[in-house]
Amino acid sequence: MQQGIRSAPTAIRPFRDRRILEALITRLPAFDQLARPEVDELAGYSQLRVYRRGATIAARGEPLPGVVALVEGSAKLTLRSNNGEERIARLLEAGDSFGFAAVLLERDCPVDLVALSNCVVATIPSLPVRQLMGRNAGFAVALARTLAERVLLLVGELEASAQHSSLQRLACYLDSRAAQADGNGAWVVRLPATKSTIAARLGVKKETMSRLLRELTSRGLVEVAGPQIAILDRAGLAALAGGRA
Amino acid sequence: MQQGIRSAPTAIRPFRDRRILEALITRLPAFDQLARPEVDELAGYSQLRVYRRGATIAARGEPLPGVVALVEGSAKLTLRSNNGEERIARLLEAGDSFGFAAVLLERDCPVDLVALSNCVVATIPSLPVRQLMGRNAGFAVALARTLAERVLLLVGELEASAQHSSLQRLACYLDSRAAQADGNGAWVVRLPATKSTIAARLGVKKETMSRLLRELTSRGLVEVAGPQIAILDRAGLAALAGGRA
DNA sequence: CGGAATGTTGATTATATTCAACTGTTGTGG
DNA sequence: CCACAACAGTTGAATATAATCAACATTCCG
Repeated sequence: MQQGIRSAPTAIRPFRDRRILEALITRLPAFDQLARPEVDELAGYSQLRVYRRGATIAARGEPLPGVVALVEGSAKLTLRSNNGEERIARLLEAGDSFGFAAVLLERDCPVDLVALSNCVVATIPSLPVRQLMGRNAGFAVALARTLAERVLLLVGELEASAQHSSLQRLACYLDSRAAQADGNGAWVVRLPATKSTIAARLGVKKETMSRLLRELTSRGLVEVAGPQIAILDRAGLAALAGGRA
Repeated sequence: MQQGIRSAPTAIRPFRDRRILEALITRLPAFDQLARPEVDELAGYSQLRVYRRGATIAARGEPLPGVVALVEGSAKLTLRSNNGEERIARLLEAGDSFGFAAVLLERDCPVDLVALSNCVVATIPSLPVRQLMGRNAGFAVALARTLAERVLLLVGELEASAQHSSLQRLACYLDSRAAQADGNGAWVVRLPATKSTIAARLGVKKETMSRLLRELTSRGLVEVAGPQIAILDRAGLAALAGGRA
């Protein structure tokens, strides 16, 4: 789908920057409560890599070398339906991580992880993570909680994907991402990716996405200006979304 | 469908049967590796209740008293989309459990749990489970693994619900539940609930379900006899499903 | 037996996809 | 810095897919 980056370096050579790695790890869910020496140890095993836009960071069906975290840039987790269609399970931004479940169970990667922009990616290898969990009960509990969070999020996703109207799904999505503009109290949404990508996240085609945004606009609920969306009627949008948080 | 509890009392009074509870708990994922005294302790806190078909065992949005497990009967976890529609997230049968994620995070129940037949339900209260996790690292790890399993299953669900053709979804579902008939080597599927219920699990209406089964039949892939489905062409069915396990 | 739940079938309709053509935007190499 | 290619987004018409509505058949239990 995307390429066109003509001269990617042939080899993406991994490197290690303890400052970056330690800062990243201490901010990662489940890892954020580890003591210094444990963070240092993990950082010593971890690697950083640079990927260009469109590059595959981890491929579905292949072993996952470890927990993956984004230092910079953004990426998508894609599920491929059995046709050529792609559906996005999750969008990752700087600070987000992926792979806990597969690493813990030593399973192959369940999705494709593809860079949406040039990005810097950290890999915390599986073995040290699993070993740490074995000897640090607090970490095991934190990991369990992180996984429990993800379970509830996924159930929410499943629920969202069940509500048949794509307009409702979009309204729900926009409502969930609404944030206050800094100055005044107006609500705005910053889309974390292109509209086409968001469309795939919501399970619709880009053409449909375009029509849906137009529909919301014509109802006076939002105002679209390129990647910025102003919410004109938050209550109306929430009502359309169906009263979920 | 299945029953055996003949005359459920008007009031559902909880009771405790250590034999039943201990046998159940030692078979539950994550709990299955606990030592005897720990199982006994949990059993001492746990309760059994009888529910009639159609009764709500746990309601969405309300606090969940603990991990719920089915001793007998079957139940459905339903997501309600914002119209009146219901989508089934999971079907539970005897031995299945539910609620780890919500219990661990002390969150409200994310779904409705409704009895599909009269059933006997065990509740293992939240607090003892959380405390046990705090002092037994092995249990915490086992719980994390159980949750990781669920994460991967849910990703699979999301993936399945993304593939647009309902015929593919049904083929995939039947393929995943295929089992060898005892005598000969023929493949059969025993539906764990009524066709209407399975339809809701697959995200289609019962009318569509009926037509889909007819379509598979006319293609010579299956043969439907009430609740029993014989798979005549496993390879063909798998090909239709899209080559997933 | 009788009533309720379950399942089937046909006709019609809503919803989103597909196909196709076109415009706008962006980043890069010349 | 401009020109161009690749990407991103828009719009319209035709089409596919499953939902809905309505009527009827069947099965299961009490």
